[in-house]
Amino acid sequence: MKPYQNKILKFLTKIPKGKVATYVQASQATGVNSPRVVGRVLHNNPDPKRFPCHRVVFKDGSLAKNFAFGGDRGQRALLKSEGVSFAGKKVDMLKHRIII
DNA sequence: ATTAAGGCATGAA
DNA sequence: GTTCATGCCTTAA
Repeated sequence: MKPYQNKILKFLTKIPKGKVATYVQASQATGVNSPRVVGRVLHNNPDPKRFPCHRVVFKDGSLAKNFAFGGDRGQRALLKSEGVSFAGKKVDMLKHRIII
C-alpha cells in the first residue's frame, strides 16, 4: 500500500475546477513533505481522466516540461478551458491557487 | 523582468 | 547510490 500515493490522487480530485494546486501544497496536504514525491505519483498517474494532474503546477505557476496531456502547451489549454487565467507562460496563482 | 544553468535539500522507488 | 513532472538559491546574459 502506498498511502502517500492514494492521498495525493485523492487530493487531485478535491481540487475545485478553475483552481490549481502547487506541488508543495499537495505534498503538505497529503503529509508527504516532498514535492518530488508528488511529481512522481502524478507521473505514475494510473488514470489521467480521473486525476487532473494538469491542475498541479510549480510554485511560481510554471508547468512541467513533459506533461502527460500533450506537453505544457496542452496543459495550458486544459486549464484555460476550465477558467484558469494565465499570466503569459505562468498560471495566475494569485487568483487560482487553492487555499489550504 | 525572464531564461538558463549549477548546486543543495527532501522523500520514495 | 541514483533518479525523479520540485523548491530555493546564486550567477550570468
